[in-house]
Amino acid sequence: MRSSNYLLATLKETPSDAEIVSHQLMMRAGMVRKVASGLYTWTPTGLRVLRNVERIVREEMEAAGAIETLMPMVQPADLWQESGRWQDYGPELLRLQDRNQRDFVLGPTHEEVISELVRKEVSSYKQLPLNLFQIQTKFRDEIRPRFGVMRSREFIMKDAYSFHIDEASLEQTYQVMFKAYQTIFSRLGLDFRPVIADTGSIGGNLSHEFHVLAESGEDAIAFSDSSDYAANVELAEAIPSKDKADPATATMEEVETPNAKTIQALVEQFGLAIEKTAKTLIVHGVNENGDASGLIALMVRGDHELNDIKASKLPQVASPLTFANDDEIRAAVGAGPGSLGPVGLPLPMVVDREVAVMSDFAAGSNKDGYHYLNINWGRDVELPAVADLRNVKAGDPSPCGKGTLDIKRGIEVGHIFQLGTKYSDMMKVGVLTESGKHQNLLMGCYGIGVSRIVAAAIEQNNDANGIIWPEAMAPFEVCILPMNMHKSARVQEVAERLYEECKGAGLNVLFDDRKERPGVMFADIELIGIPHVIVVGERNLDEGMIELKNRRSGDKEKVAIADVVQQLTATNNR
RNA sequence: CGGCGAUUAGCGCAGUUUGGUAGCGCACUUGGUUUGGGUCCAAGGGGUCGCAGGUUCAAAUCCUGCAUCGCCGACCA
Repeated sequence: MRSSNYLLATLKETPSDAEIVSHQLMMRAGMVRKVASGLYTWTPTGLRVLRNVERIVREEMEAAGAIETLMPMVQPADLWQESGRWQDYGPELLRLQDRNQRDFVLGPTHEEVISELVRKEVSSYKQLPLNLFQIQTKFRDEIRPRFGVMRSREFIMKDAYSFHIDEASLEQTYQVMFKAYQTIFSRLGLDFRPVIADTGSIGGNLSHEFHVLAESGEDAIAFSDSSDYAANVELAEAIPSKDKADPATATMEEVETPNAKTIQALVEQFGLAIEKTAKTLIVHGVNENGDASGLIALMVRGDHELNDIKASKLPQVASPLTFANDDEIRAAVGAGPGSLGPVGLPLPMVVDREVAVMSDFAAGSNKDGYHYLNINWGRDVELPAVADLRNVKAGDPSPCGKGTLDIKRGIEVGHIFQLGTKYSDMMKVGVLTESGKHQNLLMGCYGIGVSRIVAAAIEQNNDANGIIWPEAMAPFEVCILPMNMHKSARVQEVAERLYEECKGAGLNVLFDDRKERPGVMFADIELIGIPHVIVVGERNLDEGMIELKNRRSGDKEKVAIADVVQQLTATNNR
């Protein structure tokens, strides 16, 4: 490609609405342009990168035995009514009507369509297992699209769906997909981790997310420092620091704390260790039928954070988790939120595992302006129900039993899970078994955020000059950068010759033949992040050399003109 | 959906307080200059100031409504 025939579309200035570095660089490098909130055009450079990601994903999916399909983005509502998700999905599902007022959706995912296909086309256990995938545009009407293509409304996803007659077959394909994902993200040159994830309301036994590690990641991941254990902080089990509480050493006393409305204030007033305090949070409760029913108190240690997901999974707690307001608390307890505690609390209570092993701790006394010091379970108040309620934090023991936890941020780029029979039951996806009986199929589902990977890769690979592509993703593997070509017939001749040679060798090459100053060209090419640059200039031509520059290391080496292309193809690892 | 903010040339912004001929930098066009890291000089093109009403002799500027975009939060998986 000659840059004079190409659309570089680079920008000097950073658009004001781009917050994170990948969004800024994708705009500046001319990879995407926003069309509306959460909707982007992929400009030529961006599309080349996107196609590289797709190519690697496709190759590895096929190598793992999956078969490519392509399903429509617009899907009829009746399929969604059949699966129940027409009701369940909420406003993220964009619904629309055709000219005959028939209802349709823009597909946020394709379980319904693939189920419809498989129930029609597959009728015997002999046709199983089957793993079908596509690389398709999805649409989710996100409440708040942000960070460019990282969280956009329209995005490209690889989604695969597998169908099985039994658990063993599902498990086997799941493991094959797990390995394929590791290969894909490794080939893409990403620093990533598989992470134990929520099986959630979907059910199923097992789920893993694949995260690219980056400061800007929207998820927090807990890692063991001594094993492979990694889990989303939302889900990581918090292990108490000891088996049981230490014996009490002091008698409980009530103290006046007129200004201590927060744990921090309480700690300062009495010079307490924050680990010797506990906070009491009041949320809405439910009865056995799941109907709203009164309030319930949750307690975590003063320096710990309540985990919303864990709390809302408790049978006594309303889901989604809803905090009581000041008036509700006052009506139920007779004191405000700053003075709550376990002693004399007229509400049902669940305490975190760590709270259950505390001794001599401080908490509110359920009277405005008073706290108790030196509370001890059993002696001063009965120990209520105990549950895992808090977020893990760095330094906690790892739930795998080995080492302690460290917390890093990650960007979710892949998610695999065993769906079980949720969709096949709803949509009657089944076959005849060996014994001639009808049986609904087990399903697995495997997603990769193709467009998000492009942004995630930039988050991990950039410097002050721009993007530094992993070679497998780079829009061009090599750029020929002639110095003042329009003044030197020699430079032009060599540049043209190398350009033809590169093309002949199958390299994706950009020939920057613009009549620009060298500084402008260097800056643009580094911004775009092309891994290898061949600098052709009068300076080295007398010796028959060019300069080969590496984007990542910045290293420059003189290479004989005759050897350059051979050297580049030898190290090419696309 | 709640809170806050923005909307003036392709991009980044000033001008709005105190109403009076539409500005700056970058980008773009032309000519010259320069030529191994975002040259310099000169000339030029480009804006119904988000939209609709209102106040006024006069509105980018004041008032009302709407739209779009963004940030924080909640929500969702």
